[in-house]
This record gives sequence, C-alpha cells and structure tokens, in this order.
Amino acid sequence: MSTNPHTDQFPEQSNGKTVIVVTGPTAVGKTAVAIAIAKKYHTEIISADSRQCYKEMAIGVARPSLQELQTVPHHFIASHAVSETVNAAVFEQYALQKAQEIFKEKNVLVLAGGTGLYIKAFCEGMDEMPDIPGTVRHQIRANYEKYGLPWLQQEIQKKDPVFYQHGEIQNPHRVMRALEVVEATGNSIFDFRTGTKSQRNFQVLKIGLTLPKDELHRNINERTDKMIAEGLEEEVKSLWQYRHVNALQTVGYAEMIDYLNGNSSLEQAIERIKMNTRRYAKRQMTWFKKDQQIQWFSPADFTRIEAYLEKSIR
RNA sequence: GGUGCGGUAGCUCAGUCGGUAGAGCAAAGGACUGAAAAUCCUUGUGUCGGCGGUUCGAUCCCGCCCCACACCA
Repeated sequence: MSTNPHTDQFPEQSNGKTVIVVTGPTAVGKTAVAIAIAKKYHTEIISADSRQCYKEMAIGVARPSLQELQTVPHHFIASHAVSETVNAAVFEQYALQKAQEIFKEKNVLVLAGGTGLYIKAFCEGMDEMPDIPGTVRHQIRANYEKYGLPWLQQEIQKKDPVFYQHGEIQNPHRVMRALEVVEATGNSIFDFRTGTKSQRNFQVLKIGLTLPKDELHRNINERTDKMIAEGLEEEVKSLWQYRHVNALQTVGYAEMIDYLNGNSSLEQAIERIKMNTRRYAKRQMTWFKKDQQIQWFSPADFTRIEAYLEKSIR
C-alpha cells in the first residue's frame, strides 16, 4: 500500500515524464528552489506566473535576475508584450506546448510560480469555451464603465437567469464573463463548465514552499524596498501609456501609478505596496491550502525536498 | 506652574440627555474555469487612561492623579 497519494497521480499515463511544480506565496523563495531542482535534473523551467511573462515588466514583478535566467532555461518569462492578451487559457496552451518540446529531450521539467489558476490549468486543463468576438466584450465593458454593476446584474438576469440565481453576481468580472458567453452563444456559461479534468501524459509532483507569517512579511518588506531602490518608479513611468491595460493592474504598479498621479506620497505608495503584497500572499495561501496534492516544505530545507523528489519520481 | 482641549477596537475617530459602545481603515477567514499580483464575499468585547466619590447602576456626572497636544507665564 502506498503512503503517498501523489506518486499515484496518473499511474498509467505518467509515461516516465514528470512535472515538478514549485509553488507558494509571493516572496517565499520559489525562484531559488526551482533553479536548484532544475539544475539537479539538468532540465528547464516553465514559469507559472501571470505577471512575469511580460517583457516590459521586470523590477515590480520580481523577475529572476539575468544571472538566474542564464543558469537554467526559463519559459513564459519576458515572453509576451503588456499589450497582448494573456490569461489562464493562453497559458495552458503555451505551457503545454513548451512541456512537449522539453519532454522530447528530458524526463523531468519544473513548473514554478504562484498563480494557482495557471497551475491548475496546466495540470488539469480547462473546459472548452467559445471564442468571444472582441466587439461583444468591449461593448459589455463599456456599458459596465458607464452604468456600473446594477446594469450587469439586470442584463444577466434577463439573459442568463440561472447564472443570476447561482453565479457570483456581486463580482463584476464574473458577471461580465457570464454575460459575454450568453451574448455570443445564446447559452449559459454553466453549460460550458463541465469540470472534467484532462488526463495528462506526465506525472505531477507539487512542492509548496511556506514560511512563518512574520518571516514572509519581512521578505515582502525587504523585497519592496529593493524594488524601489532598483528603480520601480522609472519602470512604471516607462509604461505610462499602458497604465490602463490588465498587465499593469498589478501590485507595485497600481500604487506607483497612484503616486505619480498625485494621489499619494511615495512613502504611502510604498506602504500600500507592502500591504497589498501581504494580502496577495494571503489569497495565494487560501488557494493552495485546498490543494491536497501539495507537499509543503520550508524553502531552506532543500535536502528534504530532494529526498521527497527522489523517492517520488518514476 | 496656570489655562484650554483631548485620552474609546491595531490606527483615525463617532457615541452614550447615566442602563457596559460603533464606523472607516487595518487585520482575520473564505470564494474563485478565459482580467487570477485581478475580482468578490463574510467577520467588530474593547479593564471606553488610573484611583476614588455620587447613584439601584458610571465609559458618560464630580474629585484627585497620570499621559499627549496647544497657548499663557
């Protein structure tokens, strides 16, 4: 009998290939551990970070250093433009494609990052969803800007009463998504969400990194101060024309934009970056705690991580 | 030293015509399948500065003390 459910993930399909997921809250120390694992297995890293993929954003998203990026090949880092549309589905396709390429030469690869939804999309897949014409999406957003949440709720009640009853109707993002799906297809978004997990032809091992809260907060504070010292303000200024795109709706950027708009002092902006990063880390932990496949380690405990991997990789 | 104004939740403050108190922010918990570093939901007991007094009953009134700020000497 097995004492470890994770090694039994996809017994038939594992095919001798293994994806080592390295995840955990922001500023916990994922980069160093991921690189150490990748070096040990002479393989590559696919980032699972929804912000480090933008080539114009480096300082504020804590992109790995040039030296780190040269040590081990990285993918989905500085790979897209801030003006491009990147989302969980785009990531799934991109990462799966990269994984296939890497698996031609190697038996192991590392997927490292803190975006829980992206990791889930990679490991379990997402349901097939219809393409939404850009005009439909823009029209809905424009109306939301103009008339607010009540308009969205009214529309969804008319067009998708089931969602109105069971969906998150306080959440503008979710209502807009549901609305664009009914408008484009005539069907409720619930009809497309089957929740079936895709079978992958690789074994998945999930390593979660965690630290006591006070240590994590110290890391966050130090890293924020470092970002400022390295020129976050200049980076944000250089992206000024993009300040409204989704990529810039990011901790570190939003607060600096506020400051540059004259809505706060630099000191206030820095404090708010630290605070919002703490909150982000908390939200990440809320997501990860539910994932029973994750094996938790301290980032400093590489010996135990190695031992776990050695006994689990097939 | 004198006068004035304060001392209420981690912070900023409201309030109780005397019946043991409430907002914002912070914080905590949670949700989340095409914006996810986003977005959304839930949660408010604290010697009402200290010690006495009046009162059936004081955080509220009275006295003294401590602390902060301002002004006058």
